[in-house]
Amino acid sequence: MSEEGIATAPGNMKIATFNVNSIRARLPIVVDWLGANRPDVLAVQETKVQDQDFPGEAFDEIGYRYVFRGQKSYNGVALFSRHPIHDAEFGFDDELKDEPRLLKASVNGLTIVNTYVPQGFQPDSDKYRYKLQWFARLGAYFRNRFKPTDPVLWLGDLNVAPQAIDVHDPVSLLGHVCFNPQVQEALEAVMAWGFTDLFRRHCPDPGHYSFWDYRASNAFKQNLGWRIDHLMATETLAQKCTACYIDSQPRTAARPSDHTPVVADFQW
Amino acid sequence: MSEEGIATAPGNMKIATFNVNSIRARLPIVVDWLGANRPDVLAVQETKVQDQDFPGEAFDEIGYRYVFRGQKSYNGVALFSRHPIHDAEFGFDDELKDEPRLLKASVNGLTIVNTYVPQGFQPDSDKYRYKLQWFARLGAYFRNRFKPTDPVLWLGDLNVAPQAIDVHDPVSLLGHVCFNPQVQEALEAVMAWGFTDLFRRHCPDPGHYSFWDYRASNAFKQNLGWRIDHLMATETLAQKCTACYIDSQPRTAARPSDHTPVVADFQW
DNA sequence: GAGTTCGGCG
DNA sequence: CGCCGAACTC
Repeated sequence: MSEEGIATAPGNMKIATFNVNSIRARLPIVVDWLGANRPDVLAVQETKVQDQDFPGEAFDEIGYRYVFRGQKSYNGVALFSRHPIHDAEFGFDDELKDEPRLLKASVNGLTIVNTYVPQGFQPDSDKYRYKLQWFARLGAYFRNRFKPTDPVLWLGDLNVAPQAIDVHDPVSLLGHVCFNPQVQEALEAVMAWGFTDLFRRHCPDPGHYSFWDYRASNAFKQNLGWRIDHLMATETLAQKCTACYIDSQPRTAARPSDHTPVVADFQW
Repeated sequence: MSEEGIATAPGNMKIATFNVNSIRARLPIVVDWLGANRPDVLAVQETKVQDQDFPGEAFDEIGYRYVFRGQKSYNGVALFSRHPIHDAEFGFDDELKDEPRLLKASVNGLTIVNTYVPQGFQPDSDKYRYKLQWFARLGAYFRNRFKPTDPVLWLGDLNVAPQAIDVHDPVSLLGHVCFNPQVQEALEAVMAWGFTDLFRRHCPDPGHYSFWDYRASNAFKQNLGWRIDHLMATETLAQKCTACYIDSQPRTAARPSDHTPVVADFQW
């Protein structure tokens, strides 16, 4: 089998993001999803596992390579690819010692930046200030390392719903750490460097979400969701995107994550 | 379908004991095993569930009646039957308030006493003294309530390997709370009232076990086991026993109990 | 090694 | 609601 494999013809790339809420608890769901969809690249957040316990063999067996960085209990990012992964780096290059939330790598000449943006707890908290600062650092990261004309794909759980149509109840949720003008501006400031929201470019409609809280039971059934998982592409890359969609099937499985994959197809 | 059902002809009874190590964790294994073997009666130990959380519906659906008594985390006994269950009682009738370890009931005119005998922790411990006392109380229980000529079946996890042939390494295990002369004599003292070990009556050979410790990995594969789950019958009943065997199949399943069922067939 | 409970978290 | 980790039992 060629590296490009079956599902994706040579010249095409299918790339997805999925907050799995524990790679170990979600192993069958992730493995099944990779087997059924054969994306070229899957970016994963909230692996919640130390590097020595990462369940790599399950992915070896189905023909995926991977890089990852994690810790006990919280955070953790990984990248799975059917193609060789080059130049993997983790975290910001500034002086702060950080949680494992950023993974950068190149696949097929495309730069992929997988982030798990801090959720922020509540508006008046250190965690929220850390979230805003994290966006600022990420803006500097892109400015310092890349040009807006480079093919860069920033994707992951960004923990921001960009607009009113991205939450199920924009009135009552206004002010939430993932849905308020300040955090939306923090996201936009990073976007302004040169990113477009691939899902929104392909679908103008409300009611499409990537996350439904476990705590509100029946949230998924009633579609009480949030669109906080995103694929953001530089313009040259965005023009090669032929489709972007949310696959809610994994959210219907037994013992699902509270998130579901967002997928984009590219002519590449 | 008649109460006697398919697998067992009228006049025959198949009765089994199985320490499930959590009835909830083992639900698919127990339901599948009942469906495949259709015993008339199954006695279960270590249900590890409070009565209000007992998963009865799964057994309603496959045509089994049941009685049970449990607690959070530890212990707990249950009896499943394809026939009506009569006169169910729990625990000793003495004054001590006890853990849920004894369940007595009648099925088809046969008295069944299902016990989960205390394991005993280590020889010089209160738990071990409690175990020895528990056997003494059980002896009194049989003497006070039944005659040796009654058809009584005492079964369950008795936490004693009666002889050297009942453990995989009688030399190194000698002195264990489940394998030492004192605890064997405590068992024999109860047996002396009128019980025979049905498995041993039907099979004189070593190497047949009902329990393999999870902690020694590959214990099951290497058959490093213990025969501590038993069916003990009064003589009139023992004479009606046509077969007694250990079914190790459930121990080979995914996420197995550390024990496996012991089964006896009767002309009844 | 594999069940359990419980508290912390989102 | 469902993850994790820690402590407990067998």
